[in-house]
Amino acid sequence: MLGELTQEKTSFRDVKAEILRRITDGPWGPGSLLPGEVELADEFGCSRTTMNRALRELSELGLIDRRRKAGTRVRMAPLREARFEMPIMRAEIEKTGATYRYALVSHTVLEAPEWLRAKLSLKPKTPVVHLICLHFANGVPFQLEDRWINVAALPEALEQEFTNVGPNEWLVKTVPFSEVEISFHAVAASNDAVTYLDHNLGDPVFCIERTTWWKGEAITFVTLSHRRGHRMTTRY
Amino acid sequence: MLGELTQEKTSFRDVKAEILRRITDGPWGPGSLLPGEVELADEFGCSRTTMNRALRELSELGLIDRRRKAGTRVRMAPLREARFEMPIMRAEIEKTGATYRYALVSHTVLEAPEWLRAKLSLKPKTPVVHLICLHFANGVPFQLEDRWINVAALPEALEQEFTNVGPNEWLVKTVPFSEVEISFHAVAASNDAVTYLDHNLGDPVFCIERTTWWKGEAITFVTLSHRRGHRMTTRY
DNA sequence: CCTTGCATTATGCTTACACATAACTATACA
DNA sequence: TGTATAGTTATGTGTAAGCATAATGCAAGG
Repeated sequence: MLGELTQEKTSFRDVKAEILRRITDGPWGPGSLLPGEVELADEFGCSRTTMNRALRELSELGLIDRRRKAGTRVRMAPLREARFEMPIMRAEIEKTGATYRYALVSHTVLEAPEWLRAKLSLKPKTPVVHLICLHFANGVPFQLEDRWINVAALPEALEQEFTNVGPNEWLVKTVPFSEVEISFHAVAASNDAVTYLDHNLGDPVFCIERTTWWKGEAITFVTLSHRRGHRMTTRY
Repeated sequence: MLGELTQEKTSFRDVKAEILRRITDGPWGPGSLLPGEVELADEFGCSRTTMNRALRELSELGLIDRRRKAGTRVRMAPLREARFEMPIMRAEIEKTGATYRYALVSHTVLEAPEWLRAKLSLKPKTPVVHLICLHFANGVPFQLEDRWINVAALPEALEQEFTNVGPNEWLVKTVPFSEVEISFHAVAASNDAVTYLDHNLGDPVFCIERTTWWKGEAITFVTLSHRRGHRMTTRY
């Protein structure tokens, strides 16, 4: 008697999974038109709301295309996107079981050079903090961080030492909700990379550049250079 | 905000936007505990369902953290992820207004070399198709594609010419729902890169490697090398 | 002091229903 | 023949209600 009460309802997860199955190796190949929500809900023995959620999430995944009146179609070329969590170095390194160490290499305050002014739309003579830091994994230098912070937008940066806490962690705490442009590319090892990352001059280095704005104002620009052979990987 | 005379109902979008505002420049800083769904729904004049959807989507965005009983908290370090649409070269290039051209450089069928067998878990003597192709933007070589296709898993590949249609487009049509591992790194220009991409030997080259499985079986492995100075960029 | 377990509570999910809106279709009218 | 318009239909989004489930804290019992 009581056992009957724990009767499971059809969850949107189950529905989603089954529809996904029918799309990937079942009868609903690319381009095909799915039955309407009502019909499907009926077939699966769930409410339209539940079916709607399942389909909505599949649509967010980029597998199906939904249009009013037109109905729900399986995408011809499911546009799946790769996602990368923007790593905080400490977390990234400690996740692998390695021990993390941070070191500040240099710390200067100066007027923004021209290229930086152009990049961040800074006024002439804007003071900036320039930092060079190293991130170690198990004692081996792993990432070289070359960072510029716009003091006009973030005067607190002047009071920071950055000797124990890296600028990244400090910035994430201080300006948590920023807008970001990120770009990946390969460059020849600079002098700094040679000195600190055990490269030879001209070696290919995997670089990440990140510019950060807050309320329309540029906060910081950083170049992250990686140790030889570094890869950035994800699955989906 | 609420004073709309037209009987509009409060949409989950509005709710979401306002909550986001309160998080980013309002009173709900990182770490703070939000009121419960019921209370919020009451304040915003919407149903709990609507509030739930708004909060759920913010949680999917990585801005808040929700736990039963514990309540809803603003994340200390909002873990936002960068997203890259995995480009189909033709679309990517034509999007910029440039004209796209594809060329097949070489096409061979052979037994999988040892390193490939290891990478894709292939049996000894598995035949593979090896292709080298070029993608041009406005007549300039833009991307060099070095692709291996597992014939055991995809015998149709043997019948394809790949002279007009690139392997990527063909594969997307043929095996649309695959599992993918993708990785970015920098390497020194290989002979092929020198020959086809106008590099000098040893130049840093931005590389994408992609391995694709379908139903647990490796389908294809591809290395994409890019022209000098290429960047992969996204905003979020 | 430490466990065990119950009550509480906030989120998670489902149902049933209703109306909104976009887009396709058919029909009417100039 | 071409265009305007109304009807139809599938998805989009909202409300109210209820049970499910996880996490927390308090209390009883050893």
